[in-house]
Amino acid sequence: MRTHLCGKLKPSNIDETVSVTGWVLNRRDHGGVIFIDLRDRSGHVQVVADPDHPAPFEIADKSRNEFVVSVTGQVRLRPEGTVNHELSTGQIEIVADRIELLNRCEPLPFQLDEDEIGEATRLKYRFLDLRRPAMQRTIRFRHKIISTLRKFLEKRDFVEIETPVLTRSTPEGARDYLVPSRTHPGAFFSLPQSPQLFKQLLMVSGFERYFQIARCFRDEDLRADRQPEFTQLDIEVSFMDENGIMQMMEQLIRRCFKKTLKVELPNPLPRLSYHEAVSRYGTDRPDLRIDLELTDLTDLMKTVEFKVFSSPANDPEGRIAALLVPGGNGLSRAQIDQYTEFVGQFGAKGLAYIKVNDASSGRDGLQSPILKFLTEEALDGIICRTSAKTGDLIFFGADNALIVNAALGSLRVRLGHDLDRVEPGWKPVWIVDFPLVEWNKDEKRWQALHHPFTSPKEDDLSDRDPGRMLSRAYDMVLNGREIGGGSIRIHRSDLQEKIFNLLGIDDREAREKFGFLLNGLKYGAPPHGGIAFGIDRLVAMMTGVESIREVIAFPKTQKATCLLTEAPNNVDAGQLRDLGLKIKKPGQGSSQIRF
RNA sequence: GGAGCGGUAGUUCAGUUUGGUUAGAAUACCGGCCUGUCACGCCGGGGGUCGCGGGUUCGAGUCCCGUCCGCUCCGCCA
Repeated sequence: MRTHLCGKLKPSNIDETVSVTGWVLNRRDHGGVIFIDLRDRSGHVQVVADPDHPAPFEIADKSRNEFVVSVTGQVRLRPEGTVNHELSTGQIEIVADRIELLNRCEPLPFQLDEDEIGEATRLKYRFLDLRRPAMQRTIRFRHKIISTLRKFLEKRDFVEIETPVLTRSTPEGARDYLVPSRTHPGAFFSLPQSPQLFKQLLMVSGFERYFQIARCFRDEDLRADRQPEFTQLDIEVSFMDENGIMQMMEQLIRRCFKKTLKVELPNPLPRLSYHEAVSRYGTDRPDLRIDLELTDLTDLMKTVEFKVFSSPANDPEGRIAALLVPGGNGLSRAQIDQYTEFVGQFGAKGLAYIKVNDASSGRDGLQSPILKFLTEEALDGIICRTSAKTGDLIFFGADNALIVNAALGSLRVRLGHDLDRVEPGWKPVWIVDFPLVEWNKDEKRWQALHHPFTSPKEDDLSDRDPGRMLSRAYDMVLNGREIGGGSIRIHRSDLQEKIFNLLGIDDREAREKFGFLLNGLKYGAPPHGGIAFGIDRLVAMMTGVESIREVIAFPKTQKATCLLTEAPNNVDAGQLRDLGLKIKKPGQGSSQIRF
């Protein structure tokens, strides 16, 4: 007798006596026999049993719940006319000799074959949710991705090294999760936002090809694509420049798509400068499946009478851009109002538009509330530069450049979906030539765009406008989402010091925060760089799910709690005493701890 | 911190606009019948703190205020 997986049984197994184990998916009585659909991870098989023989048949209840049984019996072909071709084993059935009940099952909190269960219920009973075929597929797909990544890297001599989870807080970027400890009252470990500093030190150590499937933590608000703990493929290599790293990494991603989805990504991946991306798409992570583009009009509008346009046009931080919507002439007033409300979210004060009823008859062929404010010359310029044709519509953004880019960039994506202009498939692109720093208005200082260890393109920082300097950073963007980002790092402590100076981090602060890295760089640190890919986002995109929660076995809610374990929870006074902590203001009826 | 949507049987939802008898449906659960079914079918039954608290009213699932929870977005965060 052989033990089989339910779904792996085939007509070639006919007459064999087999043993299968699995969950009872469904149960029916008919023709004096009992039919059981048995399911395991490989699929279904139908079991036929005589209710009297061989008896102790405890699956007796008609309930649809998931008893666990082991069935021994003979495989046979189904009688004529009863074949169900939808199931992999639909042509055969097992005639049970013996059915052993391995475990009972309480009535289920929800039906496992139902599609639209509320997410809160699913998360509370995640162990059952994960039993559903759809979840089995995505979680197993995730494993396949990770396995493919590992194999690729191992084949190229990468070494997987674990870095500490209890580490030092380096307040820069996101808020840290802090961990108190009994042995150090008043002091805190921090959970890593990324293994950045450790992987650079591993380069100093001579592990010139490192990777890690690393858990990272950030105590910031959640989104559909952001969890407080997430997984990234963390990579760092020595003696390779940005071209070498980008080539190898796009090969890695191509391999992933080929292996799991049988999709060929372009080779090489296209590249786009940060400047061009922002100028044409309003964002540094453009969705290139959508063919709409922004057109810059700032220079054209400097001299118009219309204050709404001329004022940002003459502001060095302002921008005026147009978004041409081919065939958009048919958009209704109500739709335009909706889009106006939409861009309002991003700070836009309005959404001017021009409908092109006839591109050949100048002003008379146009229709817009702002027409009267614009000269013939300005209108001609707009039509000419946007290449607007009869039947098109042009939206305008005029404001601070950040607002214009956010508003029109998001509107571009929204319109792409609403007007069905999203090309199917995958559009990856590298974004390169990032600015090294950006001006932080509130704190009145330069701030690293990537992080303070990113190498500038030029070593010589003297006499240069920091805002115009470029970095050796690169982001991989796929269908409008950033899936990975990295850079060549600074490997000389003198250059690192200059960058800290630029960022307004003095020697003492630098030593205090990053002393161990700076120290390491002094001892023959090789030129190095790396990248990190967001595994959750990548898998979510590849499986086509809306939220990364769908590809994380035990995710957290938007309030960063776990509905399954009810974490975080209050702890007892003794534990707090050990840690030297006092709760100042207990949450009212909630389980949050506030320091 | 802000904006929006939602919360009604175990589950998925209708009912809320316009307050009015005993809050419904499907599914799940329990009982019976049928019997080569496979989302089996048929008959019957049990099951509700309408998220919670307060208010208006003769009367609140429905209106008002507050609050908690889930989701989406802005801020925040690579």
